[in-house]
Parts: sequence; structure tokens; C-alpha cells
Amino acid sequence: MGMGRPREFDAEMALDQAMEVFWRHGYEGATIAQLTEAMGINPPSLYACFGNKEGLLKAALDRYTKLRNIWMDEVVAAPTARAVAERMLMGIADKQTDPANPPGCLLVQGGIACGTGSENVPFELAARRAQNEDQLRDRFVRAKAEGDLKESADPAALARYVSAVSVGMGVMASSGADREALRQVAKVAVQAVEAQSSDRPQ
Amino acid sequence: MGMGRPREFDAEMALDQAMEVFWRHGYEGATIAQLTEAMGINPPSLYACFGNKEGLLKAALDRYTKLRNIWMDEVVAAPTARAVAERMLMGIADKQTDPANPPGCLLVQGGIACGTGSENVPFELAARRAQNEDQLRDRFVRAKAEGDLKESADPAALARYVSAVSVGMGVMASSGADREALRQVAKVAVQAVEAQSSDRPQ
DNA sequence: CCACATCTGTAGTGAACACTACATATCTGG
DNA sequence: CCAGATATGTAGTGTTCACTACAGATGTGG
Repeated sequence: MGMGRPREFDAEMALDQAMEVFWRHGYEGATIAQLTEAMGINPPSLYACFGNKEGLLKAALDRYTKLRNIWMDEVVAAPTARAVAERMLMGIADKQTDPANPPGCLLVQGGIACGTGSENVPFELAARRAQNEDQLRDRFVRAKAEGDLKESADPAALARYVSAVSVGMGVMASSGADREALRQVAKVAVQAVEAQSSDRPQ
Repeated sequence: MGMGRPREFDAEMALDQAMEVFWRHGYEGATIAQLTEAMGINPPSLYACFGNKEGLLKAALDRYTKLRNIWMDEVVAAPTARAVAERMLMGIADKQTDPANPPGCLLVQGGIACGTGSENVPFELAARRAQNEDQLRDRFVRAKAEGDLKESADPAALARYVSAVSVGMGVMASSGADREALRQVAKVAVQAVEAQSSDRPQ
């Protein structure tokens, strides 16, 4: 029993192309024809490798969040809650306006509302956004324990807040906001975290 | 020459139903069959009255923004920049979790990314969000002139910030965040506006 | 070289989509 | 009561969609 004909395309490079299509057109707006053309393969290869359209999206999301998690680890490595928020939001301002990618964030652009048969796509995206929020919350819990955040601070609320601002910036970016506009938003947003930070030096 | 057979349905009530469908499923996710069933009419009536699917969306958006503008007038009537932000964001927390409507905001749920043939839908929504941002900016410009905001404050950046937080809250609401969670975000967000407010009493 | 397994390209499949032709119904103005 | 005008309901239209049957190509194990 042989192992069969080997795949002629690189799955990760194909995923990068699919990711870009989903990012730009959303899950429902992306067609199999667009995806296969961008990936440089034919539909049967796509279905053999990823199952169906939703499987392809999940694989693309896995790749996206994998890269994003590496960056998030750097974010939460910042020394204070304020620095974490600043590094996160200023970084997002830059990432979401990086001309190498479509504007905005795949976890938002992928699909906020979907039609019948794709109802779980928005849930899937929300679950991945929640992972980042959880990581932020854990970091802010630590910041409070370290006395970096005030006793009155609510780490979970702060994490939700930073996550919400990130999402809002993503929508703004996808509708044409430039990098400077997003940086201004980030700077203002950080002040709310600063307001919950302890006055004593870290 | 007679005036023809009169319309048998109420256009505004039908629009309310269409608005709800777009709100829940997005522009692309909403089908003509869903829309006509919710509106209680047949496709020819829809097309005679609204032109096409996109015309129906615009009519629904007109109705949505009309109601929203009435509320925004109340928001910017608050006495200080901080009070404006608080009234806006706390109100949004409540509105976006009002069980009488689908969760979130139609100007976000309607469509952030769309496929070929609907590219201008996201632009249309962004333009209407920008109207609210402009109104906020004008209000914050006034607040700065009145000494309510610090000399270092940037009214345009503040308006963009509040708008971004609103959008972020809308996405959170549509993915299941409850009212209390959104209120927490609003409370944190207001602190950034407070940080740019003058210390002297108004 | 052969049996077998997997991939690839061509060319479709049925279903769902936005939209409409057409006959009929219901109004106004004369 | 009639002519013109517009709305309605039925029943479609062509197009596009996600997805796949099938035949041929390309690999491995014996």
C-alpha cells in the first residue's frame, strides 16, 4: 500500500493567501473561486486539504492567532498595566494599518453577522478575541497584586475595555482610518488605564 | 388618469421589520425571502417600493439614524465633555443590550466586510458612523472653548476615541456580552475623557 | 513492474440567490 | 361606468454559490 501522490502546494503559503481573502471580504463575502485563485489551487485540492469553506477559515484563524499570540506574549511582558495597554493599542494601530495586510483585524473582518448556515462563524471569531481578553485580564490581575493598579481597579473590566477599543480601532481601520488617527485613539485610550494605575512608582 | 391601487402595507412598519433582519444577519446574510417574510409582503412590493436590496438597506439606515440622531442630540446636550461621554457610552451599553432589538448596532452589524457587488455597503455604514463622530467632535470643540476640556486636549481625537469605543462595545454586545459588562467598559472609557477635562469646576 | 493510495484538473451538480414577467386586483379622474 | 395607473400574488428567470464525480497523474510498498 503506497502513500499516494504528494501534495503539490505548500499548505501554509496557501493559508496565508486564503487568510488575506477572508480578511478583505469576510467569510461570506469570500467565494471559493476567489480563495482557490489566491491559493493557486483548484477546488478539489482545497476540499481534500481543509474539508470545506469553514474548515479553511478555521485553519486560517489558527494561523492568524498563532502569530498574534506570539505578539501578545510580548505585549503582556511590558512592565506595568499602563505599558501593557500602550504597547497593545499602539501596536494595534500600526498592525491594522500595515499595508502588507488588509486593513483592520481578521477576527473582526471575518464576520460579525452571518447568514443562515454560517451562524457559528461569528462565535468562532468571538471565542478567539476572548482569548486575548483573558490574557490581558490575567496580566491586569497580576498588576493589581503587584500594586501597579489601584485597589479600586477592576482587572476584568480593564481587559474588556482594552479589547473593546482594539475591536473599535479595527473597524475604523477597515473603513479608511489612517495610522495617525488610530494612534490618537490609542493614546487617549491609554489614559483610562493610567487613571486606574497606582501613583507610587513601580 | 387615476392614482392607481394604493399600497396595502405600512412602509415604516415594514422598514422596522427589515431593519431588524439586517441588524441580525447583516446585509449579505439577510435574504430577500427573510426580508419579505418579516415585512409581510411579496418581493414585487419590496422592489416597487425600495428599488432593490441595497435601496431597502439605505431606507432602513435612514430610519435607524433618524431615531439615533434624536438621541444623539440629547447626548451632546449634557453639560460637560465628561457627561457627554458618560451619557453616550452608558446609553450605548443599554441600547445595545435592549432585548427589544437585536444585540449590537445596525451600523456595525450591517456589514463590516462585504463581497463583490456590495463593496459600498461598508462605506455607507462608515459614513453614518462618521456623522455621529462629527457631532461629538463639534461638542468637544465647544467644551474646549468653554474651558471644560484642558488646553492640551484634542477634541477630534476624543471624538474618534468615543466613537471607537462605541463600535467596540457593539461588537461585544453582538457576541454575547451582557449589559453589566458593557457598562463596565463604558465606565472605564469615560475616565480617559475625564483625564482630559479641566480641573476647575464648570 | 504492479497494486494501491492519494493528489490534480476538468467539468460539472443541485440549491439558493436577487430579481422580474405577467395576469389580476384596486384605486382615481372624467 | 370607463380608462389609466399603480399594487399584488404566482411563478418563475438567469446567475452564482459551495461542493463534487470522475478520469488521469504521480507517488510508495512489494
